[in-house]
Amino acid sequence: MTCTYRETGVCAEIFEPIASAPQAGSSFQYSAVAKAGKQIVARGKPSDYVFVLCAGWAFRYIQLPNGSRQILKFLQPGDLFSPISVFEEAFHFSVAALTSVQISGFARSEVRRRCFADAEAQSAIAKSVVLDARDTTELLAVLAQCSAEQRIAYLLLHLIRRIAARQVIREQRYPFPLRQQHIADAVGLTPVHVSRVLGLLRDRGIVVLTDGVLEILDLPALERIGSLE
Amino acid sequence: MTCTYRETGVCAEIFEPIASAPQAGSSFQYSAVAKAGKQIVARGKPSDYVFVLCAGWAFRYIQLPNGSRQILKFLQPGDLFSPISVFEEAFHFSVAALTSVQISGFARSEVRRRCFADAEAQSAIAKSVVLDARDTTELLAVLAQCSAEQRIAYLLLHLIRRIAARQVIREQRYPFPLRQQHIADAVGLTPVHVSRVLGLLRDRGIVVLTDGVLEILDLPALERIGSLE
DNA sequence: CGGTTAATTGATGTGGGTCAAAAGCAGTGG
DNA sequence: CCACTGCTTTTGACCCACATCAATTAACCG
Repeated sequence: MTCTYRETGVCAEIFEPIASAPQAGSSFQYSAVAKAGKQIVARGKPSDYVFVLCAGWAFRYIQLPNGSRQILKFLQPGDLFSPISVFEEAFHFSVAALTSVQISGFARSEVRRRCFADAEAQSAIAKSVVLDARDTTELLAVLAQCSAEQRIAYLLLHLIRRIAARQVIREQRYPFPLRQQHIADAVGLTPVHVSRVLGLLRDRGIVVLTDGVLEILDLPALERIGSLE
Repeated sequence: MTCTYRETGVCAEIFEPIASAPQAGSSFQYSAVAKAGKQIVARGKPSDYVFVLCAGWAFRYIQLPNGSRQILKFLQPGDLFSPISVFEEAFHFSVAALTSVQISGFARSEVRRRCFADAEAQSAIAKSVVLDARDTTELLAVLAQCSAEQRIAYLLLHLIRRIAARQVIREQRYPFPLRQQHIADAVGLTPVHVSRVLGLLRDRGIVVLTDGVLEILDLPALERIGSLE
């Protein structure tokens, strides 16, 4: 049961060897699947494993006491649930499946051992921690300071870059499994308002989002709205 | 020129030995001061040093192209500017002095070497990376999902916990060098609205913020407003 | 063909922004 | 000792982006 994603960096590099080693079934490593919508890990729950998403989409989030949910990051195949979780015993976030997914778990102790022993693994993890922190920080700034339109544009740009990094895109059409509810939870808006904003972007001929595919008709315009530069 | 803060964990532990070693003046390590309001490091600028705040307050922030500024974290004596910066060549944030400050810089290569060689140093850095990520994540969720009052209460609670961790507090009066502008930039509001909200909290007998000291009159009430639990 | 979930659209409400004026309060310098 | 300047906070009047509530349509599915 090997992961079927293209190698896109850090995680694939580190974990492929373990995953393909003849250890399946041992306590070192295991695989699992989950249906769309299911929660996979719960905030605060201790775990001895570090997880990698092998197929499908998922997302990290935090459930607030007032009932709202903040999506922190959308996970694509090859992503660690969080690079940080290599260093902490309990998750500080929850993860749920966006599509149906396949995941692999690795004993944290083992990952840590490798990370300490092997300079290459260490720097790979470090790199992915850095990228993750950058993304979070940037998102924080955008959510706190930008308009609804800018936030949504930012999210779309961020996601298409990551999608394009792992599959060939034709005619600017991106596979895009998010519901408007997910976009809303990611950028701190209501689904109703997300619908309105996407409607405007569609009317202006910038992006069209229907039925699981996101089509970018005017990338420069989108970047003018949602880029930080 | 030793740092004069109380040891409050990670950073002090790791860096004190280097700082007090007879290396002063070498390219290993250096000290500097800055006046209140001055920018200390600029986003995107490469640097071979990792910085620790030794005295005073500072803050990490990102300047957005639209002119607004998002404060990411307030730094207190003993804090690394960012634990992440141990692993990246260029800052992904800016830092400015809030009060006048004293900082120390350590050659990143050296810190990294220690971090790779020494399990204790490694786990200390890891711990501080984890804490930093948790804070950022939580702040992100609060900013995206909570009301003005909640955001401000959250920030105050977060700060007083950290202040109390490094100095004795009498009668719930905390040294508090932030201007309302800083609060505004940290929680994504305008200074005008921050003033209104603080006014309300004052009228309700919950907190009083004047002239560099924050007095908490009704901690349970503040927690009811600004706690995530 | 009913039943459920997602997206759209309209009407209306409100939290927080914007603009502007005033007031408090250091410093600074004559 | 007082006027002058600059900075921060406060307060008021008004406005708008986004939320809320509610109804309609569209798509899917057993």
